[in-house]
Amino acid sequence: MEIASKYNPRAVEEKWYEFWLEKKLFHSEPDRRRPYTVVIPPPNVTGVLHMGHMLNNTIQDVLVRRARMMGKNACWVPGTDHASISTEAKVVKMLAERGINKRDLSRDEYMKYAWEWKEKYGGIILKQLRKLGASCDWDRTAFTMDDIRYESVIQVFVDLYNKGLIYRGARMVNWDPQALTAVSDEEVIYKESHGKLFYLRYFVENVERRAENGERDYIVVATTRPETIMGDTAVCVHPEDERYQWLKGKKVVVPGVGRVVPIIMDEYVDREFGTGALKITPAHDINDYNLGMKYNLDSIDIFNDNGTLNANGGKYAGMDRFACRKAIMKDLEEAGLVEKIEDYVNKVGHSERTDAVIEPKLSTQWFMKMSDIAKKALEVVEDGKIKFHPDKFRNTYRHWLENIKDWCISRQLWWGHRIPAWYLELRTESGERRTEVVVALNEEEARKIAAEKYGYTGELRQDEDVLDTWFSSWLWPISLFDGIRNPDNEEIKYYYPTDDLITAPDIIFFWVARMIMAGEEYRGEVPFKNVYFTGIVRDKLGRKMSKSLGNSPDPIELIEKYGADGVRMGMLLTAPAGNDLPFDESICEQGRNFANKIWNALRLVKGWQVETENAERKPENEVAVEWMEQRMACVLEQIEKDFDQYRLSEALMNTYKLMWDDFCSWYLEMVKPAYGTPIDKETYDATISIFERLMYMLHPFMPFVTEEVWHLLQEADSEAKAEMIAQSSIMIQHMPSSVFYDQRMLDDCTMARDVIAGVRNLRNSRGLSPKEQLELFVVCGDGKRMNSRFDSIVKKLANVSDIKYVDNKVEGAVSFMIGTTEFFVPMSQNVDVEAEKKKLEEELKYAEGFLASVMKKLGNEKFVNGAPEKVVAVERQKKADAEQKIAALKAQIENLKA
RNA sequence: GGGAGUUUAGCUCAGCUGGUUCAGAGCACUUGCCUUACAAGCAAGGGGUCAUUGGUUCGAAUCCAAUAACUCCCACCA
Repeated sequence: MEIASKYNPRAVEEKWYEFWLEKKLFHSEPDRRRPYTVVIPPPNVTGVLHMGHMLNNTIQDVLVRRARMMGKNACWVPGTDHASISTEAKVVKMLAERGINKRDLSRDEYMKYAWEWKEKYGGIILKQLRKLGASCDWDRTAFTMDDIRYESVIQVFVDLYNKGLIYRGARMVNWDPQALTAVSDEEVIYKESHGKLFYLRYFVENVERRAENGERDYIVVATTRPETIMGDTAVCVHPEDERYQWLKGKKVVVPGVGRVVPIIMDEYVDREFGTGALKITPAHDINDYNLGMKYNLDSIDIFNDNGTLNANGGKYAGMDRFACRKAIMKDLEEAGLVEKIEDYVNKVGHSERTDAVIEPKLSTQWFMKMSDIAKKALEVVEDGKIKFHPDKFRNTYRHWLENIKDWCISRQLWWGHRIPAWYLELRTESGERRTEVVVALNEEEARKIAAEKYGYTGELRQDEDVLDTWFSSWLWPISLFDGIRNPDNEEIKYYYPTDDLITAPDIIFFWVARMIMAGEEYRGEVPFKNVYFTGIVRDKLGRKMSKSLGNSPDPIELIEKYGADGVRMGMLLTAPAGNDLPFDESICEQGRNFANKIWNALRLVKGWQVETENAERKPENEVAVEWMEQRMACVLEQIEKDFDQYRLSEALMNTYKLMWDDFCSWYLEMVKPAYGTPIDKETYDATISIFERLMYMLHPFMPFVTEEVWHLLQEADSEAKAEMIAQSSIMIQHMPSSVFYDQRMLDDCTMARDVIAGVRNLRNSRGLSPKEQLELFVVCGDGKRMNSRFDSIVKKLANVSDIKYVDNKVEGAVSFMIGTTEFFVPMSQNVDVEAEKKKLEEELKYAEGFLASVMKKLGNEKFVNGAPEKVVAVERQKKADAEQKIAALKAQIENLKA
């Protein structure tokens, strides 16, 4: 068979992905097997695949493929998230490019464009996932705004409203002046920024008096936001601040504005900060708002929704808030009302989605009560019903839930789930107008309720706002199986709770915590059993990958360059759970090289001539097969442990070493027939079987190359069989599991490997050709010795013509030791006596030092009496071994002198 | 301001309840090899005061305390 010497992933990957799809191997239906369910963290429809997705989805695919091969009914459900704010931003931009202003469109018209956009671009990311090899059940692809998910969201809103968990109220919210919507606390990112601290003079009200008394006649207030002075309605100082006692009960004039506001005294003020005096703008700062409520202050809103000043801004009306800051400062300075300006570093809230500076703003929004539901969500993690990997995230989770605030769930956008609330105008008997709200699944229902409750039959006006995107994502593990609308359907009963959730730690509050809440509320059960938190993909300098830095490689290009298998392996190798991974393209090279290594092992094996008749089995082959089987069992046990602990990178590394070192470097070299000679059938079959199982073990990590190699490994002696193989897939084979293994056999082989390395080292350091045959003498100590079963292997791999077991050292030979066993190799050429001596003396020195430390321990009565018997025995053995070794080394040195 | 975590080889990380020669792995590095599977490779090799300082112990990379540096989360004092 002609096989290219380099593995070419491109052709192979596309072929097999198509094949898997065609055979519907990713599809799952409930059956009698145990389910294994994973729901994808739905990427935003606006997104394109980035390295974070690559990591996240590779991990999911590994777990899913492994579960599938372990006989479970694996179901990985894909889908996308409508991402209201970012999608709205994209759509508005697209409209602008076409010369359309969103404001000129009706809601329906706008939605038509938005859906159009979604249909065109929304599927890109899922298509890209296929290149990675993701084994999602594409038939189940969902969208947070498709019918089932939409209705589920509405139903949940109505339900929670009826339970009294959702309410509407005027609160201080985080306002995004660019997206023109409120956002939740979690969507505000605080960034350090270099600004100024402005010290402004607020003169006391009565101008005449200040001159008379010669008293200090103004108070200096420090602020970072002078533009908000238009909204000042008080100045606050600490009640015990001696500097300001004279101001008690007085009023001051807001500089440049002329408004007279009271001095209030409250312990909230930090006397140490600035001047110890604080201007109060209840409409534009959360703390000021609270003080305003406490002291019943006026609240003057000076901003429009887009961040420009409104009519309350007087001469600055219409100006942007930041432009206004400059203008106002200029005016105040001219008026002599500025004491000083200092540089100041503080943290400013930015919108997660648009990066606009958040404006605290008083507005009426919908909220969800969190305290009760949070308690339950905390419990299930605390008592281990849900496990976090790594466990440290439990702390973060607990802390958030214990300090949780109500969730602002309304957004002033169109793209999303429209809030199912309808308003009606009532006129009371006294002729006053009153607005009431009814919440219902649809307008018809709302009408009914309005009629029953208020006897109202007039026009209803639906709330214009939509729900926070996360208000749909939090239902994802349930709504994907239609478990909200049809809580008793077969699918939800079978697939829920899901098994593992793989996600990034930065959405632990947005998403993970809330899914747990929804699970408790709507299923009375956890939504998943394990949460695997991936790290954040960074560049090799440790920076987050971002568009603006341009430090993020394009995953698709990487796949084209290194193959999907190569990229998957690169990602996994450096990504223990919860650790950030400094990504460097070169690690994909390691993956690509590995795929090539596997490929070449295949070339070797398939190139062998197989002897079917009167085959005599070489002794080394029998031992080799036996050893490799033991070795596999041993490593399998380790890999199973690794998976139990979600240590995927360890599992991969162990599989990698098993394949490359044990199988390729050792096993294949052991059984490889000499050039031009055949291999016996028994050994050949065993080799194929081992190779196959290695492919099973690797398949979850490297699905493509393993599928290809597995197919090529199969022997077809008939056309029917060939057809059967062609139609089959590695995906549905059984993952081998660990079995009992003989540790002594493994140790014996390790010894043999050491001996081989010893001989090779000897050649290497003395410049002997590997082709020159040597003789090997083994001086049998009484303790550990070489198991002669491995002799033929040692002969073959070390190119030794004969191994002789002798009692005494051999003259004119160079030597090395393994443990306490001495090995001698006679040299045809002259031995460099001085060099040998030096080497031996160094070894001797080390052994003596080692002995000294052991003696010290054993000389310590407390150790001998205090330590466990076993440990002392080990030390005694060490002592004996060291003594023996020292004696042997000394003898060798003597020998050289003579 | 509060909390969590990290610190082991040039890099990225293992090292479970202290005790087998425990100081490890992969990559990188050095040397020698184009040996008919693979130079995307083979063979051999070098490399670390386990952040620092104390303590507990017969014994500490491992447990405790303090210190330092870094990372992240939460809070948001104008």
